[in-house]
Amino acid sequence: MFWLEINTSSKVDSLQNLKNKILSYTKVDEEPLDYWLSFYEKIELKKGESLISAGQVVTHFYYLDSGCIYYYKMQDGETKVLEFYTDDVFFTDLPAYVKGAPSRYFLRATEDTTVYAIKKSDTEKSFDNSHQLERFGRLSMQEAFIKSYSRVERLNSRTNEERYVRLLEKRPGLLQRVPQYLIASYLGLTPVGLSKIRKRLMRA
Amino acid sequence: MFWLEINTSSKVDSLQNLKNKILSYTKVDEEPLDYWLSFYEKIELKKGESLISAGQVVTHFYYLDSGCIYYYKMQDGETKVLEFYTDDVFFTDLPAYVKGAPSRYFLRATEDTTVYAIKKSDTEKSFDNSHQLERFGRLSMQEAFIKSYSRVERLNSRTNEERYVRLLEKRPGLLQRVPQYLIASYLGLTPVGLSKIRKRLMRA
DNA sequence: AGGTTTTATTAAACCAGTTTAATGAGTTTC
DNA sequence: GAAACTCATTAAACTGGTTTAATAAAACCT
Repeated sequence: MFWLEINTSSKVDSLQNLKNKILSYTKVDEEPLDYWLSFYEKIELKKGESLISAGQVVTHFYYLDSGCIYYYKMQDGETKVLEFYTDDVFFTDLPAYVKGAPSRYFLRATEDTTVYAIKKSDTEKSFDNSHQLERFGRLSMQEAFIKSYSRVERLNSRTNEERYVRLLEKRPGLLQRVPQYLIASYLGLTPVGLSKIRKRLMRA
Repeated sequence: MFWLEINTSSKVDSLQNLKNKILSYTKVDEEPLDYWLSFYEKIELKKGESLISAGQVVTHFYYLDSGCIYYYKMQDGETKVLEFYTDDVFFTDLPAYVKGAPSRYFLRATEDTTVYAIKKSDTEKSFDNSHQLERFGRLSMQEAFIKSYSRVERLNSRTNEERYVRLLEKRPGLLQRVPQYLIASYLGLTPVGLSKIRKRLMRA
């Protein structure tokens, strides 16, 4: 009983980041917000563990509370990294989540990571019940789209060297917590290629 | 008077594609849908005309009814194409639209083109008034995000040759209506590079 | 701590695309 | 219908990455 209370309050506590994140998009009243939050379950991943693997059906939308997860696929035996999710972002394998089809991707922790998960059916129920939550859904999707677009922009309008430098500036610390060959893949390079670029930059 | 009536009915007529497009996302009742549609104004562009130029504030969300528009930026005097919009899609310069900041991009017609435009303030009013429209907004944004993501995926996980072939398959006809150097830019190549790839493919 | 595994660097040969510049084909324009 | 543009191709020299393989350095066991 006592520990249950502790547990409950600690759950609310740990959902504080998520709560703030939601409210940063739009006003949501206490009631629908608590309703929404009540559906989340906490998932703790150890370094190297997977949240989603290719072939699985994706039934949840995730919030990354702490840690780091990379989104990748295997192609001809090679790892192709599409994105790194670090603190305080929403993510899932959206194509699979939306279509209900098996995923072609992996979501795996590069370090010990805590995420919160909400079932698709619960998000839909919540969106049905609350216009405010639906708006939150729209705005968070809009933000995701803009981020993804700026990725497209960088991908085909800068040199690899510029993109690497940019990544260092824009996400300092990422290189510290993620192995370099994953960064290389994210930039569309081989580890060897990235190493050469780094060497070039050292000299300059 | 007579022509006014004609004009009105022709407006409804020409908005039929747009109406169907909206309904393909989610159910929307007649009333909010007509309210939404009532805000649109038709814009006709001749080949080579611009809808948006860098420096302008972006106040509208667009629907492309017919024709083709390319979304690009100028960088060191070079045209960098980010996207081609062809029939039956929603588009705008979203980063500028959302932030209210001046655009860093251009939206220009590669051929005679008809778009319908709705003001940002009118979309916001509509979303406030109708949960159904808000949902349409969310789902259309979600679709845009997924499309953009598949673009990211292709951009850094295929060779240029594969990406060109893919583009031919996926958007047949695009090469016919758009000059090749814009396709090259879209693929992150120079016109010379694309020409070489085409030559290589001819032989094979 | 010592042995295994994982990750990063280097070297050398190679290749796909760039740059620059010239040519040629197709369109516009008056 | 000739002149002026625009666009696509070709060639040649170059460059920034790849591939493969070997080595070195860190991290991870037990």
